Amino acid sequence: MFDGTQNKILNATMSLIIEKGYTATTTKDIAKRAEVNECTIFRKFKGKKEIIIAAMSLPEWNPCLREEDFKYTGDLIKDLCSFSEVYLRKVTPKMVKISLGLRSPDLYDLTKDGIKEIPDTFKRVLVRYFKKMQELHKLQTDDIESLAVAFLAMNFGFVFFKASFGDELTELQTKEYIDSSVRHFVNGIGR
Amino acid sequence: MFDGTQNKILNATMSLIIEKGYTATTTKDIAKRAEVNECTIFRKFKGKKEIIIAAMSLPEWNPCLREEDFKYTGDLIKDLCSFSEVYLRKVTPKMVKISLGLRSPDLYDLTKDGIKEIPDTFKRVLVRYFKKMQELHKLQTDDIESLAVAFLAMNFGFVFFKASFGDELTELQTKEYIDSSVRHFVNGIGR
DNA sequence: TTATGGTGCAAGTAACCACTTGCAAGGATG
DNA sequence: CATCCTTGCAAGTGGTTACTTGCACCATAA
Repeated sequence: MFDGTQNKILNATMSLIIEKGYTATTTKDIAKRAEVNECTIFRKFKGKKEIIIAAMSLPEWNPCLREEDFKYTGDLIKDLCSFSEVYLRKVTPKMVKISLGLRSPDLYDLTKDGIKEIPDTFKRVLVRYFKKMQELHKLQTDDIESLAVAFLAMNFGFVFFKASFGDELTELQTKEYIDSSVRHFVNGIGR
Repeated sequence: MFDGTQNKILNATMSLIIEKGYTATTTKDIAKRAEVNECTIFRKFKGKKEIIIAAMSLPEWNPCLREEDFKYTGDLIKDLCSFSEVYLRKVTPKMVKISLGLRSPDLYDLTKDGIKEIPDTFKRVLVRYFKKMQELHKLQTDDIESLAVAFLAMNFGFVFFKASFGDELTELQTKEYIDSSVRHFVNGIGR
């Protein structure tokens, strides 16, 4: 799909966007990091924006969540842990940084739908799952919308914090966080 | 502190940063929106960066959470609802958009500490509160770090989604979300 | 060998950036 | 009235941006 030179350019571009954002990343920066002459960039891609479009077509830079990836058994804790694992395996701090770095007026139309689709998909999965669990009388609430949004926020918030502050806000690692947040989510915290 | 012209410039700058981010906001944009000549900006402020510094000194553009703002009674649900209300009254979608728009390499040193202090403060409040509740045997868990991070993420995630997608991801409004997310957080969802 | 395609290099484009300057108009203050 | 002070206006600064072009080099393949 892309040759060696193109891949060097793609990788250089995305790693710079993670660090500085799209607008602040110049084609000179990209050329330097890709160890390529600047004019080569424009021989390989129509323009700066085209590099982003090309990169977004690769799964490496575009975490596409699919509903089929989320499987469940009927055990609330087990299922929600598994959901979180799938979500957090795709929505990594790196991906969050990219989606933040891509926030630019002239990329908005290009990226908006793709970015929104990720929480949309996860929420859809959660709503469907909670409805099913409710039918099986495994839930003590009928406010499924809130449940889904809260669980989604709990997961996204964690990865956002990791992306923004590394381990400075909390040293909890993904696996421990999933286990305990899901356990608390299901069992509650009060006695 | 600032005269009329300076305030017009400050408001124009921050509203543009909400929309386009710092790097993509030009002084020409600012002048136009502030209905001021571009050179007036540089008569009133040393440079573009100084405008941000000035704005950040105003509470209107810089949500400073204080630990004293968080009061509690000992009733888990009531207290956590009140915590969320305080947090979400300061950390609005507008504020989130600003902190995202301020992510720029040449502003990093300037903004990083201020931005990180908000989740830091809220987490500190939560940890202290949960420890107290644990001493009173009102918690069924001793994993306070996870609890605090999860509750923080649940709140931040919500306002981030509102900032990014408006009502498109969920039509839940802040008040309803607080009530039900806190209730579920305390009581759990499984039966 | 010859031809071809990819690349580096140097130079240059027009547009845009933050920022500056000199001057004149106007409003408030003495 | 005389004096500031603020602002608009027009023009311009040097630097940077995305993007271009012409030429030489070189490895590969016919």
